[in-house]
Amino acid sequence: MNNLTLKQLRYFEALSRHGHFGRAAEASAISQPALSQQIKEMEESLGIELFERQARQVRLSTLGEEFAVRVREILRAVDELVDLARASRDSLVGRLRIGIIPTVAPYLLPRIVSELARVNPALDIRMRETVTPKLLAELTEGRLDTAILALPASEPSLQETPLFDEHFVLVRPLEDAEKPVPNREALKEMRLLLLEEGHCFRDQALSFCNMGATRARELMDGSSLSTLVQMVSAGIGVTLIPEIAVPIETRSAAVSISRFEAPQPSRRIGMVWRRTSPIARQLQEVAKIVQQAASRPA
Amino acid sequence: MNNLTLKQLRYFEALSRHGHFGRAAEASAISQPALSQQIKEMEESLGIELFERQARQVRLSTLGEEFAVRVREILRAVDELVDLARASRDSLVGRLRIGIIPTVAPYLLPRIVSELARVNPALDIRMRETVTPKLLAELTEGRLDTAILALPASEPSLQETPLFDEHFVLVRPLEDAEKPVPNREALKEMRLLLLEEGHCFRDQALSFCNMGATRARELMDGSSLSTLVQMVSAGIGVTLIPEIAVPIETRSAAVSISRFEAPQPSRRIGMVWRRTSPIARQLQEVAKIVQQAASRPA
DNA sequence: TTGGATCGATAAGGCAGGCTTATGAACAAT
DNA sequence: ATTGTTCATAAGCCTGCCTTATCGATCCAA
Repeated sequence: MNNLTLKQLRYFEALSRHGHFGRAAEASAISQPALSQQIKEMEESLGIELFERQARQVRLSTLGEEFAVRVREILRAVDELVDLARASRDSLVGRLRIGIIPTVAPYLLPRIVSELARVNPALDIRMRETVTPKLLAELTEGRLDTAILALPASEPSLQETPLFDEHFVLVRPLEDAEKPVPNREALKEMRLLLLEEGHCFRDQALSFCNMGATRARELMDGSSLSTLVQMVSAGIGVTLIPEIAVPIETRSAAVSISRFEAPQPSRRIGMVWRRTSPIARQLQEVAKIVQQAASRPA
Repeated sequence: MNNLTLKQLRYFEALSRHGHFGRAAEASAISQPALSQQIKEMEESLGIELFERQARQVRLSTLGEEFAVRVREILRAVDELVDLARASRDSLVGRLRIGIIPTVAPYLLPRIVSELARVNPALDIRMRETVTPKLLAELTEGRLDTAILALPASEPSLQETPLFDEHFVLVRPLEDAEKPVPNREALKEMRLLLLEEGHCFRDQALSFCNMGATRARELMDGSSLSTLVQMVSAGIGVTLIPEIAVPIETRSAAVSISRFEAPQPSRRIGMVWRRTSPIARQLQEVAKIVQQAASRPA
């Protein structure tokens, strides 16, 4: 009446290998009657005879041999399952889906990927670059494991861990290099180039300048920091970029980089994940690795 | 502490499919707490989190997804095992290893094989032709499922079922056709050609003639009935062959066939198998089929 | 904000299934 | 015939699984 159990399959396998109830029971760390009982139970529930009991010999029946092959295969698969679990408990394995905002991605992403791959070669890293609202949505929907963005995310269901703080710097045409660095008020009078709507960095920059969303319409929008910097070098206006972008973005553009007077504008970049994530502990480790990757020179 | 159970894998699969403890429990025909408990037990014994419990949602973790794939595969294999058992209970399937003595094989074997294949196309029939002692040894050792030989086998561990009785007929050179049929005594004076040692038919023939093993040495030995008949047709002597061999053996040899006076010599051909054989019932069916095949004209 | 509904976790108790030891039965070997 | 081996059976105990009842958290609607 009872269904098959893994226990029965294990006992069956032991008996098929030993051909002897006593020894198979010993190998299975149970008493001989317990094994007899389970084998009998198994045969009855299947309605077939798996073994031929003879005077001095217990032998697999023809059907039993066919069974043995399949049972061994099943037990192997089950053991693999347990192995997989044990391996996963300790280190992060499998797929890791990381989301990252565009104003950080080009500068941090290569370092993250190479560092994670170095620490854990078995890891299947998948990156997704998009704006914060989409990252948060995909995170809560379970389509991402973690995201790197500007804190705070202000989502109670998400765990936040800061990675680093970074200042914003002013990007001006090269001929303005010697001009004094404008303060917030002076900045309002300049032609400020910003990222298109949706990017958190746009909002952060606007907030620094005390400019509202309405005023922003009059500004030029760019879809990436690279574009903005190129526009600056073409003399179209000025822009703000995060520190981390400086080395790469100034490489191919003739622009002047200036720091603001204190208090410098800045933002905090961090990593977030669902509090319910089963790999929360491993993600904490990942955060540490990302932090190191970010602090190292590009 | 407890190991994985198939039950847990089934519950896991149900929960992964429904994403809802209540419905998964219902589908598994148990109460919701029972399912909760087993899932919890499974996660704890594996030391990993398979599901993410959120407010209104139960979702597989990344690792859980990997598990789900493997678990489904395992459950499929287990179900196949049960299906295999059910299929085997009713009809004979798989491999059937039949042994048969050489003095019957050439005449009966083709009919047996074709009839068995007709009745049960899925059957993998393997024939082995050798002398009785070897057949009995292989049978008791489990290398054969059944054997067709002259009864009685006189092995208490074997089940015997008679197939048919057959007379022995005298084979003489064509020129002796008109001569009277010799009785046992007269046969002793003739040059009797017999099969080599080991064949039961040799012993049966000798026993009919009341000749001992010592006397037999002086006779010519042949390794097959065909050889014996050919030797008879060459005028070397006379021989006995079973009825069943007559149609085939006289087809290409110029010999005379004569029946003895009553009591005619005869033997009983039957089928034997281990009493402990798990396919005893099916073998009884096979015996019936073989019987029909034997009674039908060649 | 609050009451109700939903849903999973927890608690407590009962039953059964599986394990143990002890013993029986069949058979082989001496 | 007797003894040893080996598997089956019996009896009893205990663990583990399932049940119902209930809690706690969250979401939703009023």
